[in-house]
Amino acid sequence: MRDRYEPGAFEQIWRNRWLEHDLFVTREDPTREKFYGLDFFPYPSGAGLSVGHCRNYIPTDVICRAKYMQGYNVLHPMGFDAFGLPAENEAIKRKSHPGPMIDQYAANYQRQMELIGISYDWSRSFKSSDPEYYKWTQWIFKLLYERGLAYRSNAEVNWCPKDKTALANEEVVGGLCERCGTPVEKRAIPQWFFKITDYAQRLIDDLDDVDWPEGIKNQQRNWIGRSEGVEFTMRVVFDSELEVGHPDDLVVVADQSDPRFKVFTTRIDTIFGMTFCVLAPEHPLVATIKKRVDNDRVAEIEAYQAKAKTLSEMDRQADNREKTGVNTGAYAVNPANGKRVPIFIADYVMMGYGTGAIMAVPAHDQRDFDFAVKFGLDVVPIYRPDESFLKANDTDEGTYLSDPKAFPEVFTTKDGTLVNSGEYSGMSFEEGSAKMTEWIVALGIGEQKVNYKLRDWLISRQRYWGCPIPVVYDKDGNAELVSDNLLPVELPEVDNYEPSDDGSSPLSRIPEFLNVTTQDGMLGRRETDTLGGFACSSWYFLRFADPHNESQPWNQEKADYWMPVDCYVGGAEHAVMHLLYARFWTKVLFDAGLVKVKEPFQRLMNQGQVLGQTPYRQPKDDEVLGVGEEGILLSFEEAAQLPEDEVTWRWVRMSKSKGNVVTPDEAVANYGADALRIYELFVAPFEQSVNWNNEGMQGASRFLSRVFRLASEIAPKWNDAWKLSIEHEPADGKSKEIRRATHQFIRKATEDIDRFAFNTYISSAMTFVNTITDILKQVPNPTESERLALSEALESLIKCLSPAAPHSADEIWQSLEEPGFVYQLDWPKFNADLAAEDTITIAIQVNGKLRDTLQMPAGSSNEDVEAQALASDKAQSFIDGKTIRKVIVVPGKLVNIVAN
RNA sequence: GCCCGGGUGGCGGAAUGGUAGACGCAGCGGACUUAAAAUCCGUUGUCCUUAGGACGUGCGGGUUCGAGUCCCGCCCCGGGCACCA
Repeated sequence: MRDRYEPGAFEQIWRNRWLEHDLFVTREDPTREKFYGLDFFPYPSGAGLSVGHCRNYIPTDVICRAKYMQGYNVLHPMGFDAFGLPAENEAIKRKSHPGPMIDQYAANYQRQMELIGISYDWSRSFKSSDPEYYKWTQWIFKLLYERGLAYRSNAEVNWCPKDKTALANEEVVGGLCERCGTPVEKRAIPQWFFKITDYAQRLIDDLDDVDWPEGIKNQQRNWIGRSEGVEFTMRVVFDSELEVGHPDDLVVVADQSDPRFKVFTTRIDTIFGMTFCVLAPEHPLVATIKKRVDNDRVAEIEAYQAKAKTLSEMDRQADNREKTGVNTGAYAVNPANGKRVPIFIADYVMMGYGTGAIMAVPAHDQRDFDFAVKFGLDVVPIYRPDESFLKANDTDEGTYLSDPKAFPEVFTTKDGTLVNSGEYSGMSFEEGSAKMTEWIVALGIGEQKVNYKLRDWLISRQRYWGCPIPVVYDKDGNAELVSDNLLPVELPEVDNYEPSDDGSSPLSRIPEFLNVTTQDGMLGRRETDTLGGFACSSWYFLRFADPHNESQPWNQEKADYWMPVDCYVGGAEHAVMHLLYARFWTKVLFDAGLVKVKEPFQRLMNQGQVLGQTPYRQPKDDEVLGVGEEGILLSFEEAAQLPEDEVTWRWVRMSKSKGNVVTPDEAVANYGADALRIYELFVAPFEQSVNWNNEGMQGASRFLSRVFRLASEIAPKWNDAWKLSIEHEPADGKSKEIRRATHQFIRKATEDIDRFAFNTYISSAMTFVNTITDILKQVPNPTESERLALSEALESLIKCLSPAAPHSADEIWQSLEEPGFVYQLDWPKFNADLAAEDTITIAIQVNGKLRDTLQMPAGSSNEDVEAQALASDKAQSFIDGKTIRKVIVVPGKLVNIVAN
């Protein structure tokens, strides 16, 4: 029998056998419970997998293998998110076609996943670009449309000039394209949207029912951005309507046709402090205002509107940007006190949120304050600030109230008392806002309202490589769904599919695709935009339940059986995109009665990133660093040539572009698949990022060698029928120690795998191997009882380690001349009595400091323990000359003697 | 600015309010070897000359018989959001 870990000699053999025996084909035994373990749907990049990707797949594999051995039916599938921009961009760069290219890349991914021994059921695999799959993506699109959740609109959208397509809000980060970093432009193009905003509240509420990291839940809540407030209407008046000579008079010429506008505020309590209003430059009321103010104003307004339109998202969001705006010359009437206040347009108010208009309260809002200072507007305080504000600004109430503009800090908290607020003066925030809300609702000009930052999901892309949208337009441009029997609308094979700058899809240049007949036989035109990749990945987890169904997206019974995903594992970077979209689709499908779950992913886990050491240097004089760059990236060759002090090494996420990738191919070739698996599990807690180093794999490999050596030493004493007689042999001396270590290990391994504590799972295996190795040295000629205990120890080690090191487990199992695969054996059960220690070390503290330890039989009485502790010479030397005030005994742990 | 994470030996990390540093890496000493690698045995928080002791989980307070762990106030690092009314 092999006495060391020699992966080259057996790992590939076992992988082949697993495949030959269809070991990982999903078991659907109705008498068993199910477990659905899933990894995020990967886009198969041409660079292949790095050891960073493996950090996702290995832990899920451990869970799934352990669950299978624990008796569950396990669904552990893998497929590929093949449609979308990354694939298409890569194909364009390589002047190839994305279809065959992605097949090749996916095959490479599969090869690498098999290389590291992941137990996927490949018979269920598919790509989102398979017509058999996207037929049903289109079917679900239709479902959304029929339920009023898909619509076409000519809204201003985020356009990436490099990718030449519109992007969803979630794909724009800080005004840049999330994928390529190009500044995003505004363009008005007719686009398809999904009405995810209808589900905003449910998407918040149901987060309470899933077992996800709090951070991710929070990110989703923030992204959805619920805020409660009041929406109310204000009248607009113009100079011409005011009685001449009484410019500030409250008497306004009655005019029922006064234009009105609505504002949304979360601080209705500050309404008496409103000194102006602001409309977004795109607000429809501006057109009305332009008709009623003089020409100079109109020119100014239009100039500002034009400027706002050309301003990129980047510029508009720039840090600490000075406020800009234009006075429209119109006034709003504050319903609280009847005062008229000027209406401005300014780009710090956005059309897309709330009503696109605000009441401005400069005394208690930083943005409004900045604007008021810049434009010389009144700042009327309506809160007496609390003590801490006055103290921080070294002032008193009177000084503040007489001139709040003189203070650099704006009082924005809710900890003051209302003043200058008519009958509400003297009230707190809580009381004031409640009463004012009541009043404004009673007046009939406003209502309580909830707003969400979440926008509808822009889903059309002006690109070739995506799922075609199953819509046809008649000659009048009316949309009509493609009927089910004509699905899928197949993506045509073409040679030239490059995107264009004009916002049209490449499909619009293919007459055979474009021209169709409508359902009534008239000439029609196909929708030529395709669905963004996130649509395809919003339901794939359902398809895995029934992947080859030709007549339905899934058989309902099967989906009901397997859903929800019990454990979903992937990177935290998808916190708001994929996870929000998939939840939305699941809820829609739930509403349509097609699935039984409201949430698709019961438990979510995010693995930490793997960072590779990456060389950088300082920029030279003529070099400019891009946004967020910390230096000029070097290749490893360049770094080797530069003097040491000119190179800065940083830990950066592994990526092809950084040149810092370690592939599983290299790792397996140099150290072995099981060593890679053990190392990735052991190196750090699952969620934490890791600085990669190859020496760690050396350690993992050494550990596996110790496992083989231990197994080879036990092998001659191996008794595979140990289970039958072990309970009849008295466990004493060494055999008791062996059994104790065994059952402690089984317990730790079982619990740690369940709680994703893979690092301590592996360390407990190391401790166990060390312990048994030590004991084995002490029993060169083991008794029958010891032989049985050693056999139990070895079998438990093989089984409990097999999810982490499956090749080695099978290799050792076979060397013991045992049949079958470890994967098909039952997971051992731990026995708490056997795991219990019979001698316990008690710590003796004096005044909380450790002074001595004590060996006591387990279960000793508190009195005995206390008496022994007080008898300790070492403890006594610290008590000497003091009076014992108290003795605290923690059973099985310690004794603390309090003396002074 | 706001919302999450996180600060423990030379390094990765372990520790239901109860003996801080499990397990591993690296280091050091030794065995084996002509030698090296591999492997094995021992050792390794800091300080005090040792027995032994003092100090030690980012900083400052607090609660407790007892705090890495709980509470209050900071500092630093990582991530997310951000003119959202």
